[in-house]
Amino acid sequence: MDAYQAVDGFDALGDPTRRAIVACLAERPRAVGELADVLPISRPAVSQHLKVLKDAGLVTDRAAGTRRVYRLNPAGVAALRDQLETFWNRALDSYQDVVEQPNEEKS
Amino acid sequence: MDAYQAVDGFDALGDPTRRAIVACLAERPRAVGELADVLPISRPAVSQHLKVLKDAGLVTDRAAGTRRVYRLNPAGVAALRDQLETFWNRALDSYQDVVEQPNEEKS
DNA sequence: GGCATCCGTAAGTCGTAGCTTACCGTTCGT
DNA sequence: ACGAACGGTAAGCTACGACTTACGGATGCC
Repeated sequence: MDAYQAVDGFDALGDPTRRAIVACLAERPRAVGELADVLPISRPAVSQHLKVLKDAGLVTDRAAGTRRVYRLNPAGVAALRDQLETFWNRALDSYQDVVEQPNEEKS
Repeated sequence: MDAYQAVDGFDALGDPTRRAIVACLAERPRAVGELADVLPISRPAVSQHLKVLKDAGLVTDRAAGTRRVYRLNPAGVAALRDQLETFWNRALDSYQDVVEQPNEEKS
């Protein structure tokens, strides 16, 4: 089983349309046509986005007759969440050094 | 307290170079030149990336003489983490409905 | 003051991501 | 078996993002 993801999950979530798809699939599994019906893009475009999300391990698909139902992959989402968690923890450690320094900035 | 974010945080993390910057800043705050010295791109390119990350609320900057020190913003990172957490929870709820259904096609 | 350092912005080029239409394979219904 | 519905892929076009060099402003040191 190839648990390797061809593209980084954050690359996949970098596109707003794909985030919309993820948000839509978070509610419930959907077929490609259902997603295309909701989104303002064509069905092939949705299919291409789903391919990216699938390669990133963020969604899984299941054949159901002529339709293909996609649903969110909690494991893939959790992987990204954990990565942010790591950044968050390390940032707090960096805080320890500069906690006394006010943040001044001018735009 | 949170100011309005011009760009989505996931858009900012969609670029691998910006993820490298975030990972670098997670270890410790750095100046622009320090980041450019590590990364395989020019200093202006780093500066442009930092602008995007700043607009996304992922980093903050602080003037230190002629140098400008950037550091990770834990609040911004936490916001993205929480959003993934929401997706994760909703996906598990979706699981509850279809976990017992190998084929939900009705006849 | 004069100069060097550090950094942000402007202008321009180039690669590629995202969208479309067109086409083909697969599956179900009758 | 034939046609319709559903969806993945190919080819092509367009727009935008990422990078570069060049320049100017701000700060610090001598």
